[in-house]
Amino acid sequence: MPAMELNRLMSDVLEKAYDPQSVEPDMLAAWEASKAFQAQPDDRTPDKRFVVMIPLPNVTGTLHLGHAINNTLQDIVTRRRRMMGCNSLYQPGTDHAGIATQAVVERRIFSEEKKTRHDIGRQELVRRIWEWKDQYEKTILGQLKRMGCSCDWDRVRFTLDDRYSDSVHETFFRWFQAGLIYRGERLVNWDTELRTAVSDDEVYHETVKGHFWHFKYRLKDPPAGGPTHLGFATTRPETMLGDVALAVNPTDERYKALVGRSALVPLFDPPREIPIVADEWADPEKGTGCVKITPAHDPNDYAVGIRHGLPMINIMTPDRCVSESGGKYSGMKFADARKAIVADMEALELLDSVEDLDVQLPHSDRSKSAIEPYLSPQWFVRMGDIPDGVTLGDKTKTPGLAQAAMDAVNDGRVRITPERYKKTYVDWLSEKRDWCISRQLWWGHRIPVWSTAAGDAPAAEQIASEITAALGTDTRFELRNEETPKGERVVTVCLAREDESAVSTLESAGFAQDPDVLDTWFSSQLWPYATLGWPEKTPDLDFYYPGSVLITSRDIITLWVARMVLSGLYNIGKVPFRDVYIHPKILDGRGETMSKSKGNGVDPLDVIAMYGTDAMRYALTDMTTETQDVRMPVEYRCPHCAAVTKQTAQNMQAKTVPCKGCKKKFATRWADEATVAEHGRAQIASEKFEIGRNFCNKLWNAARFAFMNIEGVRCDTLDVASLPTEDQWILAKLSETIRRVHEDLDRYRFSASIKRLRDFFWEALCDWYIELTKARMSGGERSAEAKQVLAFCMDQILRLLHPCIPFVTERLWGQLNTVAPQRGLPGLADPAMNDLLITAEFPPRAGWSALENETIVATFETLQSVTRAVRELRQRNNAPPKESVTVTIRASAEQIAALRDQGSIVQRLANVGELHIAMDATRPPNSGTVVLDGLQVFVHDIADDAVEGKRLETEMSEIEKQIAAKENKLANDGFVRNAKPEVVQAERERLATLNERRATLQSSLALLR
RNA sequence: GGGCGGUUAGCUCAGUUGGCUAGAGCGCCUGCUUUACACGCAGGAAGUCGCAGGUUCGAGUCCUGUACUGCCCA
Repeated sequence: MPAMELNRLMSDVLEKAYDPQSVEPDMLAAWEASKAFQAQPDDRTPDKRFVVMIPLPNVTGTLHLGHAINNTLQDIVTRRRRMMGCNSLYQPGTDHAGIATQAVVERRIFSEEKKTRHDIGRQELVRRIWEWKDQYEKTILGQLKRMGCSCDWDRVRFTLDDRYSDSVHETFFRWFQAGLIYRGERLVNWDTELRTAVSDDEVYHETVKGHFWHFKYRLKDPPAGGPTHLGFATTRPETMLGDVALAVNPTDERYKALVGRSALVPLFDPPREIPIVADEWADPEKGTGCVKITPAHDPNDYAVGIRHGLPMINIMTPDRCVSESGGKYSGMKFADARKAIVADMEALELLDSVEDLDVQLPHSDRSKSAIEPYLSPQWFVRMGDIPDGVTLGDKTKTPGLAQAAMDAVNDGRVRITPERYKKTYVDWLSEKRDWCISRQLWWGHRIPVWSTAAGDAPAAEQIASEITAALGTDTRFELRNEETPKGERVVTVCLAREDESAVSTLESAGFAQDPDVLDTWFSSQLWPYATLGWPEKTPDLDFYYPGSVLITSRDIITLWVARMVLSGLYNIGKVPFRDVYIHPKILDGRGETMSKSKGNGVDPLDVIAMYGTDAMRYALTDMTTETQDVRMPVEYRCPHCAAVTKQTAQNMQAKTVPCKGCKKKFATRWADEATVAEHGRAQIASEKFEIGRNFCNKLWNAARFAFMNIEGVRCDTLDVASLPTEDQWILAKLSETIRRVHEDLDRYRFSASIKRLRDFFWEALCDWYIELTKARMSGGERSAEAKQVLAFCMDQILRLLHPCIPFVTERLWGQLNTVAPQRGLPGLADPAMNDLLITAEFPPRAGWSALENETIVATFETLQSVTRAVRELRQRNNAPPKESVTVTIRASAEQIAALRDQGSIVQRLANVGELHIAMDATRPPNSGTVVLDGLQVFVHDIADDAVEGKRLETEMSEIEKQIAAKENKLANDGFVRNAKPEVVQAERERLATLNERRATLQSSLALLR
């Protein structure tokens, strides 16, 4: 086919600008058809396996850019390893996210139907949540697919699916059996709206305007001549119903005589008599120095209560009313009880004063309502050390679960990058706080425990032996016969499997299942192996566990990462992954984290629609530096006039925003369908994604250019050393780039890796190599070699960029295979050809060592600086670009040969006609002058001697300043003695070069004077 | 209150074990329809490296203090 014809054809095939929307769907289809994402165990050895477990997104809503960065990075590492020949699994799935999901669905039901979960019942609520889950899971998986994530979609798992439940039950059962799970009464964070305990991690504090009431209690037997009352202050008068003591500091002289006596809580009839105790908690500096103690409703008081063996009176019902312990206030809402109590105290003349106070109140992250500390029975996992120790899955002993997880990181079995997050992990675990795993919710894994009240001890024995017999030996169960803190006998049975006959046996014997569900993290901690079939010994589990790297954001290092490690060690005996990489958080333009509630979240699909997936992935990769928290300012692009309007605190959550340009309103992602239909929806605009889009377009066009030229390229055996300098140079740069990119990615330096690739591709390949070889390409001398080198470079750069920008590279790869099916440098670099890029070989770790050549790189750099010098002189002196100029170069002995040999490079790139090179060249009159290391460049007849002379004088004084500084440094004895010899040597050489420069410049100036 | 970051060009960020004249992208200025790309090419201007001390022959880099800022934990 004639070249002209082919050029026409090619430009038909590849549009002038890259259009992601027309390319991406086809690439997704090609990957799917190739089954490249699918992972199956085979005969590859462990070092040729690669496993990434997705940090499972919650089915509470759709994904935002935070998820996009997370999954982009995971996809990059997975695609790279796949191309490096690893059997690679990227495990997808979603999390049922207990409280979060139930709260979202309950809120929606309430806003639409004005019904609570108690109105619709457990079964119906769970059904509704499943519906919600189906919808959001579909959206989330769709988003991930659209982002190009190469997950094995046949393996999608959900933390509440049937097989997953088996893993959860098995874990609960084993831990229960081993005594690692126990039931206890604890003060928990009670969400009175959701009526459940929430973990400390789900609580935040908010400042609320409140009051500080100063009360006093009458003393029962006041000391003679002493006070008759004892004053204290509280922000929560209603909790006085639960007061069991007053505390004073043991060092507080004022109250020494009162310790051991009693005070009277007057709200009861007869008044409740409470002791006055001495405890450090009372701060003599604050208020009266005396505090009331309500152990069942305040964490600090709880600690005091434990220390002094005080009773704990629970005065609250689950829905925040006063319980039966509240005497005449029973049944009142807390708010009403507060008013009544204040009034009653005032009537008794026991209220001294009231002041305004800002109070830090705990709130639930889930329901946004106030948290009540609440004493209630809960299930716990023992995290601390246990007297007999704990036996892990590999039969080794550890003092306790938390210690096992700490050890894994401390001894390097799990490496955390960046390393500073090791501290977060270890510090948290070292508290060894027991983990409250029960939640009073309906959405989640039911706790697999059945129990019955048993009256006295002999009756309990009777029930225990009967049920043991009834369950038989086929059922795996664990029975406990215990006394509760309140002195009741309870028989408890934990089942390893929720099989129907065992359940009906238990229930017909009067046992009832625990109404609570498990904390979401209890199930998600099993993710690295529950997804592979554990507890069954499946081939998947055998092959893909332990995994390779966990990539996540820093906020779940403790909640999730630490627990995966400890459960992996306990259940299996091996850590679940070798590496943990913590990536930056994406912040909005004002530096705030993106979240749904703030309204600053950005839907990746919006970005993709505007810029394409690769542009988004490029931008996110570029932002992934060691510095955490990267700003991502986002603007609205008006659907009417395309003007951009900045996202601000005011318009961030608005459904419609007025355009800065045309003043018309447009709809945002928060708008309903009708509003969108009426006003049109704004697209998301951001400079960051433009950079990515521009890069993809550049790649597209460079490829277009290459394809037009490399048709019919040969795959000859070449002698590198005899190739033109630019060929040797670009090949050397390529090999170095390959090596460095591997280093970067091995160390999770994502931003550095993409910057390096950008530099090689854009600057070296496009701006220098392609520009330099245009004449050779279109049939000049040594055309075949140029084509072969270009084809090879395109081949390699597409492979290198594929993990980050998979779509455009795959599309171009297909085209490259058509145009130049055979590429490579036989004997020097022989990459294997492959139909699809996704499964093609990644360039080797060591680069292509036969191509590396430091001397050529140095020579070429000299040529580059001469070229830049001529260009600068042309521009500075307004020489028309099309007119060629005459150039004289004065060169040192070392450089003259290379320059004479390669001067044509400068001629081609800077439009130089005549080129003179000599060691003793002098400055021609009226020439523009640039002084470089070891050489001086003169562009003839473009400058004025007077002007140029002044400029050179300035440059001279600049050089002299530098020389003075260097001489000073080298004259410094300390420097010469202490600095590394190579550093001193380098400084000497530098000074020599500067002196040479001065001499050269001097000679030019002499001619001008 | 404790812990961990950040503060470098107008903006967003790099800057390896301390060692040449501190870099990039965007923006800005100048020129350019040049054999793919104006989402482009060539050139240029622009930084007291938050502040104050200290260690060192030498500090953007290490140490101490301090200011501002963000996150996590209590």
